[in-house]
Amino acid sequence: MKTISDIIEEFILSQLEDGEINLSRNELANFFNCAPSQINYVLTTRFTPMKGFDVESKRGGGGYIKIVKFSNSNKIEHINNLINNYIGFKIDYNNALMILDNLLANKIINESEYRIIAVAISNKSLASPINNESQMRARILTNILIEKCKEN
Amino acid sequence: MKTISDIIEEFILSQLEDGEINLSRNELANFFNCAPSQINYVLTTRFTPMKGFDVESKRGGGGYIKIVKFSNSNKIEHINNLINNYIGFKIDYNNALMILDNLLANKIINESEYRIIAVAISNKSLASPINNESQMRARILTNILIEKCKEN
DNA sequence: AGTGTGAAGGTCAAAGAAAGTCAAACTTTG
DNA sequence: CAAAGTTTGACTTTCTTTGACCTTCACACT
Repeated sequence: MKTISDIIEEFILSQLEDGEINLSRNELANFFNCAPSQINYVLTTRFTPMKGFDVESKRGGGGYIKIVKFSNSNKIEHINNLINNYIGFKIDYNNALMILDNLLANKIINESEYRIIAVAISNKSLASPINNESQMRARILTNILIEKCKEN
Repeated sequence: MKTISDIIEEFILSQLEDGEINLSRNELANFFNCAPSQINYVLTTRFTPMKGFDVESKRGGGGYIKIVKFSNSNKIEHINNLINNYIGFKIDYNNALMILDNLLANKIINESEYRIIAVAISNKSLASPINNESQMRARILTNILIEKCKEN
């Protein structure tokens, strides 16, 4: 049985022809006669970065939801692998540098980006009284990698 | 949908070609059919010092609003200024984005670097049980900027 | 010089307009 | 039936718009 979520997903996909759409959450919800938050459900379950979608939005007057499809399945797989098998919930600085080396070798980042990321996840930047540097580092790295999936 | 604020912002930017304009708040408001205070809203949200704009004005008869876009050709000085006057010990995400806009406009970073840094200092990356996101953000940004000083 | 007046611009808070979150209730599926 | 997936709605957060009231300034008129 097709659920409303499936139908909304199909609709969005059909509108995504040119790789990108802009929509209004309220209008869509209205159109499909569902709760506005249902749209969020569809977006979070079906339009994730790992599936090749970038969703950005703005609240308030003139708010919107924008969905962009990108594709580069090799890169996405590679990144997925790094996130799941090498980064995880926490990672120390040296291992993180190895990941950066890997990204550089695979041309997913360049040298200037390497330096920026290395500084961002250094102990100096992340020093914290509750000793959660490794977790922060893992989160930052993971988010940067997810962001990198979006680049075509 | 573009808001009036967006349209006014664009208009001002388009008039700012030679780095400086003088305008009348009432005339502008009249032209765009909005409340005069809307102009102030646009100025305070989009033409901030962090983004590299200087707004000065005079009240009373013959009053005016002058907007100047300044860019410092000396990179190190420019960065120093940002660190000392606008980042400090802590900074929230939106203000940090304005600094990134500034850096982008001054070609100190490119768009890809912009995205990496924006993700690294997002609340999602920095979420912490002790609520020190703003401090971490300031530290990360500052360290990245210091690193940027080293580049040729 | 002092003062009154009208013409600017400034401030702030309330109302309005989206979107986001989260947990409880419900439905499907194995 | 239990687990997983879906739907809903109350509440929150963010951004924009508007209007009432405040401050400052140039100028004309004592």
